Amino acid sequence: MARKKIDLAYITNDAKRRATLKKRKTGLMKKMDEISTLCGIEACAVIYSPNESQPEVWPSHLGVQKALYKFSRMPEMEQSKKMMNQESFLSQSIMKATEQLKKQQNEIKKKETALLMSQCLSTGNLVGNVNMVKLDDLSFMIDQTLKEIEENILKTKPREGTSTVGNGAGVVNGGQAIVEDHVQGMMQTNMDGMQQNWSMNPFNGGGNEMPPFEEFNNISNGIWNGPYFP
Amino acid sequence: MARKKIDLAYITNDAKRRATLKKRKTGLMKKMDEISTLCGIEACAVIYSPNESQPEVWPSHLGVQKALYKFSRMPEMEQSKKMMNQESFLSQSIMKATEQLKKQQNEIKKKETALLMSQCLSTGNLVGNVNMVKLDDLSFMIDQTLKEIEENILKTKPREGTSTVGNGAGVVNGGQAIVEDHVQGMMQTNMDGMQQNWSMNPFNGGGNEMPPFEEFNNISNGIWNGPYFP
DNA sequence: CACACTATGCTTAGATA
DNA sequence: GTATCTAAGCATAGTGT
Repeated sequence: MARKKIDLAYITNDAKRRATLKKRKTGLMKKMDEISTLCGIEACAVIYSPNESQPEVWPSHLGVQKALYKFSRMPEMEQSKKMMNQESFLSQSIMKATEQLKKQQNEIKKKETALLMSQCLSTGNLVGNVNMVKLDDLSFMIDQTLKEIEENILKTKPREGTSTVGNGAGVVNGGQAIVEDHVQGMMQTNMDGMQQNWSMNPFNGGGNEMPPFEEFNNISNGIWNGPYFP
Repeated sequence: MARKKIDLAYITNDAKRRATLKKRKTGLMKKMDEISTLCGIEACAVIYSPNESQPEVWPSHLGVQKALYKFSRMPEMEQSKKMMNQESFLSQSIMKATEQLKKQQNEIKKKETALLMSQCLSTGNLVGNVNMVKLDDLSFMIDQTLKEIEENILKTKPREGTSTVGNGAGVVNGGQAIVEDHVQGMMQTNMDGMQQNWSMNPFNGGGNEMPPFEEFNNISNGIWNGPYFP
């Protein structure tokens, strides 16, 4: 992990693979040592290397025997109960990676939308390629922004009563609007200024074909990408 | 490893220690995954945690069992070849002591059985507290003795043909008799003279309870104590 | 082959929610 | 207790000897 991030797959280059094995084996043994020292636990590891009749073991032959004996004595059912096996480890990794991806996507969307909004505000028009999904995001962001503004106002003037922002515009639905409502709101608000390609708009009445289900519903990699930014 | 380098010693703070264990366990599992993927090797790890009946294992229950099996199959000498630490020294000592113990036990048994046999021969009866294990030893010794006698006879009279000893007694089964056969033989031979406490004899038809598994199978300290004396 | 070096990327201690 | 974040410290891929 230096100079370059290697990808997690079998290293075909023999010399490289052996070098990696050696380095990482050392690293692992060190970690085993550390965890058992720091946490005072029993643990063991066995690593077989090609062309070695003997596996590398930690903490010792006896230690391994002890740990493995203890393990082998357990009833089968109990054994697999709390186990972190390869599969659950993998699925956990995937879950985490998916979460990460989702977050990053959201960050990007947030920035895109913010840019779109600022452009919209300064030009008074929608610029560039704006599809329904983007429009919905924009609507959501506007709602959010308005809500924040409203809250700030309430904080400033505590006894003023109800909201003074957004009601006239028809954009805010109490912050609880669902997707269709957002779009509806946007359409009502900006109908005049819309000269862009709205081929994706299902409300457009046009004979244009629909985008694929997932795209239309803003889903990729099984992740729902609808409004969510904090 | 952030903010501060911790020193490598048991973490006394409970919460901290558990948190560390959890984090590092995850890290270790990941490393195990990586090394086996990158280098295409077989490996396993077992980590016991306090208050957890189950250890975490990698890569799976089966994987650990496999590694365990492979490890346990190695000749003891090979196993300790590449290890030069306290524990391997200890395990070697234990091995030696176990061997010693086994031999001594065998010697004692041999003497006891010889005594029993001579008593049996002189009184024509079984004397003292004779359980099935002792009976089996006795049977084995008789077989051995008869075989020796037979061999001596054959050596003395090389052209005599078949054995002349033991056939009438029904005790010898060609020296290949298994446990039940030994006992059976003894029973047939001495049925008349048996007045002793045979509460342990499962063939006794009585309602007596069986001895514990290990005792019944003549195992102690994990050592099988069945007939063996040279 | 086995080292030593070092820039990167990964792990994780501590803090925070 | 769990989850997340962050920066400090560590592991290590690539390289050179």
